[in-house]
Amino acid sequence: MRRTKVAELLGATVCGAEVRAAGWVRTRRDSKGGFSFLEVNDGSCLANLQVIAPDTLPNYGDEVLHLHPGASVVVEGELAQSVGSGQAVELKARAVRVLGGSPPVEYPLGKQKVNFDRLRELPHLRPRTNSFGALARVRHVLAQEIHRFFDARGFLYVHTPVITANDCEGAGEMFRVTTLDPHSPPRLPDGTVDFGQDFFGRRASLTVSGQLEGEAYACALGDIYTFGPTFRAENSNTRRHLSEFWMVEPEMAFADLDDDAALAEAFLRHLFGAVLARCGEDLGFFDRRVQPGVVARLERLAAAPFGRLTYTEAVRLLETSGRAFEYAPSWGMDLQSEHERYLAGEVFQGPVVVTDYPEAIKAFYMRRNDDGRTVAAMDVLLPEVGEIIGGSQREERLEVLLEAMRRAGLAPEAYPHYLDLRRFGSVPHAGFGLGFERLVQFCTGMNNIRDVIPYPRAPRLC
RNA sequence: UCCGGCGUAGCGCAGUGGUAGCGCAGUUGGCUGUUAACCAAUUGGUCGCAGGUUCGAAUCCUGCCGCCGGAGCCA
Repeated sequence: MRRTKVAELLGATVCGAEVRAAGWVRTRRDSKGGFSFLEVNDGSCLANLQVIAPDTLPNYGDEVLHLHPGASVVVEGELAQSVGSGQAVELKARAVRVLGGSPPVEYPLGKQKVNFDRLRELPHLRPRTNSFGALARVRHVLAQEIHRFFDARGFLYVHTPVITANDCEGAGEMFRVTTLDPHSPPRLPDGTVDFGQDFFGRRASLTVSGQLEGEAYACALGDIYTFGPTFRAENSNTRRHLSEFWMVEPEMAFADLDDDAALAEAFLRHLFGAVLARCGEDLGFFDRRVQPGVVARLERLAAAPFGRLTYTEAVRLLETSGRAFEYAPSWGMDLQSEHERYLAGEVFQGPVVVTDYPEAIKAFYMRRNDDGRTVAAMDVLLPEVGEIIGGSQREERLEVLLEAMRRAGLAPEAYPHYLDLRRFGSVPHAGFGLGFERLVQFCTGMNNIRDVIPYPRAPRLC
């Protein structure tokens, strides 16, 4: 007999069928009425399957009565309407086969609640909890919907490299990739390490962004996106940062900042709507146990247009808010976390797109505006989570780009490919980067980003 | 990296200078179509690590390690 997943069994409308289920025991309750209740979960959905194990089973005394949380079982029997309240159907077992026992005391996940801090020390076992099962399913759906959204709009999925020789992009500290012996690397006459003898014949690192490669493909194929792991070696110790995270980076040719912002909004609203439609049971769990109100918030944001204002307007709004900020807002300074929280959390109470930042506080590749002091950049700010998207229209004018690189102190020779895109058939183009884990955080209400990725990588955590 | 808080039983916590405690889990027994099950008994400790003050330190002091929250950097 083939096994049927619990999600399918619980959705069954006809009872009486002979079925096989398999999963991990969450709890066991014994009745003196001649049977035990087993709560079995197989990860296919949040809910457990209630199994009725009668004492007439040949292994009842020896095995069933000694089943503890974490044990794995295969159960065969009749799917029946439940006598008790609390579940529609239950499985009346004719056979319970114990695949793997789970010694109590030694198994860290008992019946009692275990908090997220503790669970973080058990990355191999935490997917067996309600929270992390739900997280894995929501994360999966969001990833699938990202591909669906772009595919439906004719964007090509491009695989940009994880290992790159693009250095000093200014996006952050990079992890070095090397096969040199750290104790005695080859050295140049001046004593510095000779990376010419390294595996790639030059310095190489893990990517901090697929944007540069993405631009090249957009400037040939039109609309593309990347979705892959990204690495930052910054010593960031916050609930919003990881050393290894997943980033979505669409790039559009023949597009300006307005197109970029419109794409970002359509993208996020599609994802909010999709996760609501497909993850109702799991979102309900987050709403009850993690962050009350998270579902209502998603429903509101899936329906309403985003706020939209320029950096200059944002600063004026902050200055005249009458609010006492720890850091007084002023034109030319980057927006502080408290400013972003005020804009997204209080003024707009939802996502806000802030555009046209001062040139001095943004990256060299962002397109210079006609006012001569701002660039066509945008950030999408969410309540609670803060910046979830950073993007821009790219500078497509060769001379203007070279000038920006000089001002940023970057050597144009280090970016021959990037400059070639402006030299040969240059076109206006724009794109953005979305932090996937921050999206999952926002959709689930999870407080710490380390809890929305299966195996978090952060300083002192690997 | 900076600021603040925390580190005591498997888990969650109390204990602020004088015999190391409670709840949950576990074990045993009782009860029950149960579902955060319930009732009774019971097992379980290098008080993060190192040093110092003191007759005496979980408690006070110093250093280190780890974790959490906030800030910075960003997605």
